[in-house]
Amino acid sequence: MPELPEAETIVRTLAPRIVGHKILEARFLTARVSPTAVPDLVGRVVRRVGRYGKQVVFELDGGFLRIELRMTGLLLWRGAPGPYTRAWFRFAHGAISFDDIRQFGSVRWSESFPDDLGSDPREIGAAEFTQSVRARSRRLKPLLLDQRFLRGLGNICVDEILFRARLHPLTRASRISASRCYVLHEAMRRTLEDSIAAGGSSVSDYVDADGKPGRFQLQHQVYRKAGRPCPQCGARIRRIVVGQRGTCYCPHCQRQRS
DNA sequence: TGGAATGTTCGGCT
DNA sequence: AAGCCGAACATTCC
Repeated sequence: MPELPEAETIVRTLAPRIVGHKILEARFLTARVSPTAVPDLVGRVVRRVGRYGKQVVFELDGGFLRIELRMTGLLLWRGAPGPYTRAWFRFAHGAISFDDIRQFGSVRWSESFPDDLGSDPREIGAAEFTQSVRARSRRLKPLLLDQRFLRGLGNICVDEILFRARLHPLTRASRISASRCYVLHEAMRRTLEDSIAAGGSSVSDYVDADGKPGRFQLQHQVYRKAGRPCPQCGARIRRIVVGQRGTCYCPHCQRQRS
């Protein structure tokens, strides 16, 4: 499930391979993968590879290719086209295949760099973060997952961040003190930093552009750990459903306060 | 066999 | 307007 750390890892493994190189062939193998019109890409040079939230963005001559990986999307360097390859970009020295078993992902074209989502969680400052969190009445978990609020956090990141900050996922954002918001901000930054340093989390089948899995799942404290002892206090990790999302937390370390 | 689980976004409802 | 909830997507697992 590529979230911000996985998208960041893909960008870092892919950029040195393709920046400055010309696309010689572009194929879209299903109609679903490109729901909006994409112009002819052949002959365009990749100027930059970046990330926008969980999306991987290729800056080409004349526009931007936004690749949304969703649940099962992968970008593989030199990946031979397989049964799940939905798009294919060939260069002189190799190729990228966009593989996506469940076909929730997409490749979209836009003429400008995207700006339709919230702040990047690694860039937002503590003061601005605190102010915007406390202005909302929603529960913390759905708020942090809302890409219009912050771009890039997914279910894994949020469960791990809330555990690190010792905050219950159902806590109302408006009821958190400013000092606890600062703690949450720091937990968010450190969790993302640690996850990126580990190359992201490989649950299900995530691998980077070189086919290498991430290692952050080895450091998960609560995500998918229901029934197991909390690494801090030994209490049983609990699983609840919040906004239709499986949510794991420690009922002792993360006490509900509202 | 079929129903639940999976993560994310979107549309509709309150 | 903000927030909540169900639908939809495709596949695997039990």
